[in-house]
Amino acid sequence: MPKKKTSENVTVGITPVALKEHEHAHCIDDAINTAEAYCKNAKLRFTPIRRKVLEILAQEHRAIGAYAILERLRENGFGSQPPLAYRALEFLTKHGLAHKVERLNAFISCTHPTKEHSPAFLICRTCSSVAETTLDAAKTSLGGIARAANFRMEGLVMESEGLCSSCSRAAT
Amino acid sequence: MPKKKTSENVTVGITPVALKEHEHAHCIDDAINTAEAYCKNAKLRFTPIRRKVLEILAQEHRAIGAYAILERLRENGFGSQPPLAYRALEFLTKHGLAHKVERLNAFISCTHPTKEHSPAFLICRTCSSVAETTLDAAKTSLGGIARAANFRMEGLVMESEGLCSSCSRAAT
DNA sequence: CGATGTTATGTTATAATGTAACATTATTGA
DNA sequence: TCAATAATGTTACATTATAACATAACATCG
Ligand SMILES: [Zn+2]
Ligand SMILES: [Zn+2]
Ligand SMILES: [Zn+2]
Ligand SMILES: [Zn+2]
Repeated sequence: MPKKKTSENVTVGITPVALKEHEHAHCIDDAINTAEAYCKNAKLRFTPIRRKVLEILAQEHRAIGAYAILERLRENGFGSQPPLAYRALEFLTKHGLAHKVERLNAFISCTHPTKEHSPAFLICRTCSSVAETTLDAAKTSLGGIARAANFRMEGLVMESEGLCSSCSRAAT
Repeated sequence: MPKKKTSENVTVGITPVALKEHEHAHCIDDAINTAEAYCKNAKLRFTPIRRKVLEILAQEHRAIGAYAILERLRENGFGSQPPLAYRALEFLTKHGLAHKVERLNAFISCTHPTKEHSPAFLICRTCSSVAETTLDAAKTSLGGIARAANFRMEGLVMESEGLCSSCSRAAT
């Protein structure tokens, strides 16, 4: 049983982020509230579409493709042309409220918003769960190499695919 | 002057891989020869298309998109339907002779073939050079987190975008 | 307020990237 | 040589992403 999900609670087996057993509704509320506060403080406009996209992302601890987001937007009475989703996603990712998982060409709600951070992901190839953790980019192995080479790191993509503990146990 | 290129020699300012000043023709020869030997040893078929795709990739220390590869294939008398390139790329990446740079949705010839390795890339956003280095995935920061979480890492994507030393100097 | 600049959204069309599916050909290895 | 396997040819399509331009909402300053 790789993953259990009810409307209010998700059980998973990864520790990094909020992926232990937890009251998942809090994740959603937190994401929205933090984003709202952040935008207010930074004088950014947390418009209905942006809010809705973040809500959609925060529903699940997994990455969601832009076109899946568009479907959900349509269901909620918003337009469903690609630019709508991509613009909202651009806003959210630019301000660290969501991230793109490059390996999946899909997006995920950030579980460490506010903090300036370099996210890293553990992607389960079986249950598709995505766990986020943060790194100090400069302290990674690649950071050292970059420094030695006078390469100025501006962004870091760090993603591992594999099996989460639940799926790993189930696989043996 | 971010990058200098003549037919036989490329000058760049990144140290990790073969990206210091070097006789670039060797890179191409090495890539092909190593691949040939590897395939022979592993009883894999290093067919004309696969060889040509690797040659195309090895021409440059930067990532090349599948459709750009297709163009080059056509110029060389091969077919130019997408599956041609993608199949060759699948073969090359599967056997560690080339890699996909996820951040760019593009492919690059491996500079550490033969060795079982987890590549990491330094991508210059100005001159598009891509420098490859290798990592021990388990020893990365994410590796430690994965271990603690009982996450079984099977693959690692580690890519940094930024400015290579040449472009960095030029930018100030 | 009302003009004006700025930001966000609506809309259409298309670009870029990647695969499924099936027919044909080449290679391998009894 | 024959059957099994692997690779290639080919068509069609799926998925992901952006360009470009029009309209609307919002800010803010006189
Ligand atoms: Zn949760
Ligand atoms: Zn899992
Ligand atoms: Zn070279
Ligand atoms: Zn550069």
